[in-house]
Amino acid sequence: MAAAADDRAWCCGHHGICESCEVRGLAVCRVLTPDELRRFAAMARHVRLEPGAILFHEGDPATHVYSLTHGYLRLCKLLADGRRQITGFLVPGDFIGLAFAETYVYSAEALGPVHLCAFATPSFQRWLATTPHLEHELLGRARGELAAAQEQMLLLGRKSARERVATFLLTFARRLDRKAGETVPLPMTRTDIADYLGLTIETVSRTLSQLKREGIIELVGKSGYRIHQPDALAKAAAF
Amino acid sequence: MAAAADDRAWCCGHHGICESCEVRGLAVCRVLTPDELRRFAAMARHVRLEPGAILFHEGDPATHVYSLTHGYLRLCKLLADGRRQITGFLVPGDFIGLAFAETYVYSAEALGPVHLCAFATPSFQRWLATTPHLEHELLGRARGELAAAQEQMLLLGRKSARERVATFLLTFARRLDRKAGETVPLPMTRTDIADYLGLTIETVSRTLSQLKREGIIELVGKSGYRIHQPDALAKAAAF
DNA sequence: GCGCCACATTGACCCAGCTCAAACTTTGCC
DNA sequence: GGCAAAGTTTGAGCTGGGTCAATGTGGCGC
Repeated sequence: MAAAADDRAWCCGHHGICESCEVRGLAVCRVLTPDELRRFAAMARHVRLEPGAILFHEGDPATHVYSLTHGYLRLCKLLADGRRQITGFLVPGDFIGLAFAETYVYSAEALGPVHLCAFATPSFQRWLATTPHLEHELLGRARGELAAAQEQMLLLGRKSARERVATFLLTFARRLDRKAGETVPLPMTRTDIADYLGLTIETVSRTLSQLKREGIIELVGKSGYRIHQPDALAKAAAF
Repeated sequence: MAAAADDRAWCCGHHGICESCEVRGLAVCRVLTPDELRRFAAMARHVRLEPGAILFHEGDPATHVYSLTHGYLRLCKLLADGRRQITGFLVPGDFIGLAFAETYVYSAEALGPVHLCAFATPSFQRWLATTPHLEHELLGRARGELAAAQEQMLLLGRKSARERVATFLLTFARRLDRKAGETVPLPMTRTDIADYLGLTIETVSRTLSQLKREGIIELVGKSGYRIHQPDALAKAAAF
């Protein structure tokens, strides 16, 4: 694991107090009792990533699971010739470790500055075996991710380029709990969006321009947008 | 739920003995102790489906979870205009109930004659809360399904038609534990395969014909195939 | 064992989205 | 604040896989 191997990647101190955590009540640890949380925190190592840093590579032995406390990650799968599919974007509060056991099934890369709590797989597993309500929480999250994966398969298998982009804009805004008219951050590049939607960067760009021209959305710089006509966007998304 | 509402759909008797179950050691109940299994069996209702029968519809309240003991199911998502994405095929031993909570997120339809064990959601949830090793088993299965879903996203987002068909043939054979040269059943139609791979029926047919012409596979009637050149097929699949 | 019907195959043509290319815009660094 | 460098937009033409159409075929009921 690139970042964990580097001591400077470990955060020392001021993020070590769960009570003041940015994602308290959002992350998996929300189900722990104060006593459990204390012991849980003792097990965690705090990690920071620079923008673009790689947390782990697809195929590497899965030494850690993580809880994302700040920033955004992309999860990537690669084919031998370089074609890339992004299988998901992670937002603060998300848990990383539901989809793999022995080896990572995707790479995880920071979209900007990132903070995480890292747990060594063996001790996490041991802890999990004695904490059924945490396992229950993880199963609930796995359920949600599986349902989202089914939705993404529908998008990738059957939706047009316009429908894909519209679906993405709506879903991402909802994920970050932004209402219509509010600015939604877009921490990923057009290339990332393209690799997430199974399109090319040119098609994503053209489609965004089209939705803007129609007054359905507004682009805020290159890394943000506002939804002006949620109904029109939902119609374009073919939900 | 169409089938459960019909009394004749319930199987009476000779499949009610878990000890003689076709998928003993394959289904989720493999982790139960003999005593637990007895109480578990008392909770189960046995269901049979005719070919083509619908077990449940996308969007309906999720009244039951199931364990598939015989036959094959397809899981379908539909868009308003009729476009269909099959998000998975289920084989004996598979559990149905990992991806949804309140409402079904896909429809489940029988590809041929099907037998299942059905569990009412509330009593299953209650039982689950007192059986942590079953929850552990379910989390493990969810892990596997999530990893498979990521793989399918890569296929749908980035693979060519030939790569998709080759991947499907290899993966399905492996799933049924068939070695090269052995006949693999193909219980689904070309339309089902197309809707699973995000292609049209014509493209699936053309691609199968091409792989046959190249001597990589052999088609056994319309509902089976044999892999003659596993290496060539793996190469075509772009793994 | 014949005929029907659903499913599958094959062919000809077309178009949504890809590729290639060039211009534009933002961001960060000296 | 000026200038690269990286990322984005826009345009022009191409192509893989879709659409539409016709023919082939296996399985089942009578």
